[in-house]
Amino acid sequence: MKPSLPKTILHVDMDAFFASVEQVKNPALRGKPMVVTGAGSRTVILTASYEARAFGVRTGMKVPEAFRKCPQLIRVQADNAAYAAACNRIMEILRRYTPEVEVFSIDEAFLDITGSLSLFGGAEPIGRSIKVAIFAELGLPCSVGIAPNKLLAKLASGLQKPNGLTLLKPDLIPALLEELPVESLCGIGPKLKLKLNSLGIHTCGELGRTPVSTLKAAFGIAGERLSAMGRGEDPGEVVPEEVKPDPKSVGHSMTLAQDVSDRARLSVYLLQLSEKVGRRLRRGGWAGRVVTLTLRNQDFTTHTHQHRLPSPAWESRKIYEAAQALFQSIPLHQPIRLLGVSMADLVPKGAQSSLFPEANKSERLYEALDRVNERFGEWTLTWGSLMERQDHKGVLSPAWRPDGVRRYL
DNA sequence: TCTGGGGTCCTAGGACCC
DNA sequence: TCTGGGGTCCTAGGACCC
Repeated sequence: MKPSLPKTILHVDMDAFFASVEQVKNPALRGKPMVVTGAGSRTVILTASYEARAFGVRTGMKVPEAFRKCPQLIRVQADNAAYAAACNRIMEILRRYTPEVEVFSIDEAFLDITGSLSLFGGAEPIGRSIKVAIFAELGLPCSVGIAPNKLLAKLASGLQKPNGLTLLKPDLIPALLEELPVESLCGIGPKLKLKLNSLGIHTCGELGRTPVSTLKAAFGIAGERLSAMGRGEDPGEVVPEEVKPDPKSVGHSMTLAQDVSDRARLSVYLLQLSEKVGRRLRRGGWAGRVVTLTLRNQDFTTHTHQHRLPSPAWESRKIYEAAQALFQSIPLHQPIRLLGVSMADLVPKGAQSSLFPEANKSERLYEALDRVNERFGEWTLTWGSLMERQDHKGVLSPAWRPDGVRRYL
């Protein structure tokens, strides 16, 4: 292995991103405790403004709980298209500083600025300039962390939120890690924290000093990685979009407005989910071989069921038939809370044979359908005859209306 | 009004094959 | 009849991230 030269990695993390976008859209929300939630009745808090966080409102919290903590809370429904548009503009700004930009999520990115330091006068000037540009052009605050690797850059961006800029100088890192709780590191969640704590390991300093053999005995191959993390080491590269690996799976799931026991009604949702998955596969030019059905029961227990298709599929109809076959093979012991359909083991759609006239005909039909739906809105055209057959009792959930299912992809 | 939705990666048992 | 061992595929579950 060749020794890697010291790098300078910068992590940008937008502050309360969804909430901040809403406060830009609607200035009346500025300075107020507000949250962004999903559309359904059983949604959770997606993002809380810092004013709401002061009341203890947190991401992932149930809506009633949030209102108990902050009765004057303002609730806004998520506008995914607006967040995606803002994200695109932010990433464009970041690419002015280096092409080495990794979009980590809708509101986070890593930049390898090693090669840009001299051009822009150093790491801190780059960090400041990014913050100024994003705020000037979008009105959105962010926090920036700068460190020798991704693990530490991400840690750094979280140290002085909101609107922070944190530079971790290499010589100060050991002292910082010494007292830092292990769960502060990205990758150590609640379960790992518990298990580490049970071994007497509470801080990164302790983790880094624990013999690798001990960690391997407890965590298997993750032991090496954990040991390195404890010392603040991370060999991970910044991976720009163009070299990002192909997706491994594409799926959709939905928590129903109420728990449902009726198989016919559930089948309608399965069809809807299969169509969404199929459309995304076609849009991306993928076909998938493994169909996974997810069922969450009333008591929140969740089970998955898979089936491997004889050949890769991208047709909503084939996805639906496989999901439906899995569904019919499973006894329902409780009302169902959530349904999900996903496709994995993806291959490029073009890789399949189109030697068969039937396949070409099917392809043209789906192309036409997708075109109409993209032009006139989702669910303008769908499988009417199938719908009637599946749901002849005429009990259509409110979720079947176009507005109820339209989602930004 | 009890607990969203999109993913990736790892583990582990059993089937199956040589 | 007291039953190897390795490799791979299939399937289900779970940890973790935003």
